Amino acid sequence: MTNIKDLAKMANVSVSTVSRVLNNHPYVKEEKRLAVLEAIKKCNYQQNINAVHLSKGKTQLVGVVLPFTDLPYFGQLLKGIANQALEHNYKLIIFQTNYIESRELEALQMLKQKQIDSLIICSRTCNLALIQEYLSYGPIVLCEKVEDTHLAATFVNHYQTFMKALDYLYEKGHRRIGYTLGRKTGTNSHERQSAYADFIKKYQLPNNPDYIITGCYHLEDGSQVVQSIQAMSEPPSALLVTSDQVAAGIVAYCQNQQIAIPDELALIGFDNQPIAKMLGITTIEIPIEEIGKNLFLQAINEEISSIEMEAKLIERGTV
Amino acid sequence: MTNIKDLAKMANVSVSTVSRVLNNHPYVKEEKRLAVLEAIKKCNYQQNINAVHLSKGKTQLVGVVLPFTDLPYFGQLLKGIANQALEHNYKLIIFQTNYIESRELEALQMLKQKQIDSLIICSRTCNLALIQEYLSYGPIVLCEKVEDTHLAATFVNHYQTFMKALDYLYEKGHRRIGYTLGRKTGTNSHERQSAYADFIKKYQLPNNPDYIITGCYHLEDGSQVVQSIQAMSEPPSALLVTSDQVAAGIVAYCQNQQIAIPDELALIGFDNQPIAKMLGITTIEIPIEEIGKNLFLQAINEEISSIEMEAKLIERGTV
DNA sequence: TTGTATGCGTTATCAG
DNA sequence: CTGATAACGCATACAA
Repeated sequence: MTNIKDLAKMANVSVSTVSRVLNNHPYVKEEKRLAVLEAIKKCNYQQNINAVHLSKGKTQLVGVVLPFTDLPYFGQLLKGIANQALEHNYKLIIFQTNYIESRELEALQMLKQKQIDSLIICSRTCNLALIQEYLSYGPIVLCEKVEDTHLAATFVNHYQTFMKALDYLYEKGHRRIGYTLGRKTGTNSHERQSAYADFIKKYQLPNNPDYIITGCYHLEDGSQVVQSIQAMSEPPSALLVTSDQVAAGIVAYCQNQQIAIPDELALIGFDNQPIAKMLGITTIEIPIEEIGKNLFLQAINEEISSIEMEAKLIERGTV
Repeated sequence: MTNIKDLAKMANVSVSTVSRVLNNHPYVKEEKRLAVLEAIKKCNYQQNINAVHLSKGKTQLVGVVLPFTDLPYFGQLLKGIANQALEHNYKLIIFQTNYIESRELEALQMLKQKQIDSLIICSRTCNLALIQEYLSYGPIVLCEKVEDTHLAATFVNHYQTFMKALDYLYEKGHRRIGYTLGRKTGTNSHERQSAYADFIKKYQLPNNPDYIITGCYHLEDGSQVVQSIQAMSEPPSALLVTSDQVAAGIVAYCQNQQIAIPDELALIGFDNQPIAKMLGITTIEIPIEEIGKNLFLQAINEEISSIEMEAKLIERGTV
């Protein structure tokens, strides 16, 4: 592999000069610049970027931690991040964690090792305190509401959003309302749970723990949800479903089972994904790509900020 | 940042010894090893991985070129790749190209620059000859049938698969058969086109160019497809849809429009995604994750191989 | 079993 | 405008 030293020899200049033309620095006589350029052409030269990274102490690489790459939600989030990365001349390195903590730690390590300049954690399972320990090695940005002012974040106020949706269902006459979650843990889930708790307290509704159905990520999970509420003596009349994918699965399964929506079961999905529009599912729109965009911008910015995004109820036919 | 030099001083050994304990080399006296280990703990030392990369000339990084991250097909493919990467202690760097050639070139450049050890191209728009020029810088593996024996690849025989599906529809009595594609270009699309051409020749069916509908990637594209065939004087009675997403969109739109499936329009999807199962769509199963797995293994192996994967017709209710 | 010296390919400082 | 030379942090051949 030819390096700048070789180029320098070929062009009869010093390595510094070669480096200068490589980096478009001023103060290089046109004549020498051309000589270097010619040498570059001649031997099909290419920078060794690792050397650049070592020398500069930066990699133009941003890490992205996300549990699954095959969930539409994260696919869209990644898209938003990737588009900005492209625009700002950064590359992305992906940590698919499956919510295994050690994999998140690996990402944190990479930050410390300077393989990445900053880290975006789309969803985490590890402790917040642990993350803070790594803050000194580079910006870390989260996708959840966080109190610590040292941590950047872009998020949706899930408490408020959930409460709005619940109120909406209440106004429509529903008194037995259940909801589905992905994980039981995680900030967003906790916010939703506490919104629900406050909601049933507010209206003095009975607290039925069966109404909380967890582990709902995929389309396929929809049938399970329906089956489990069918098994209840007093099934909910409405469901808040925190993923349009799952909501779609529910709609399809109900069609199969001749369960009338919304008459027998009302539904509000989340995200406003294409599938929700297609199936006419009432949903809460989350600006996912926009969130991704913000996450990236926060990752490469010095100032740490906290951005709250708006979610919007889209009324369609399932309530 | 403390480096091995500092550690050496602290532990009263040489940098080589430090390096040895860091890399678990034998021939280090336990006493010194412990001294080094203590120094590491003491100053919270972390390797600068860029230096390792530069020194070794390897990065344990594999590049993945893919057009979109938000299409389920690529999400699943990425999942298959990512799981293997994890297992083999590699990291992935993602190039989302939107089928823009310059972005593919960037990935190729990274290979040349030694930022990545090898490159997986899930779908390309650039010339094959161009790719070959970069072969000397590291393994490149494709996800399409390729003649060049210098290029590794895992792929589905789309000609054969398409032909089988067409024959199946023919046996079911269909004579006016159309199909949808993502892009018009690309090896896979070409194979399908030539299968179709041979098919209509074989059975002496009329060649209706309107029956080829391109630009179909997403769920939402389903309605367009139906609208366009509704506008035809002689619409196809069956459609081969190269994405279950689009097929699902078609099914949903047809339900809306009271178009009976399969009586008025028969459908075969592709990939056997969850949504196909959910909606009872007859489809061609593609082992996407398995393909991803192979792609990765080929990327880190020296020998270049070519792996053909089997696709399988799953009969459900849309034919 | 250990240490010295050198290389990896750049960038950056500083003197000219 | 140009060129030495010292970082950057680690791995490793070779000598001891």
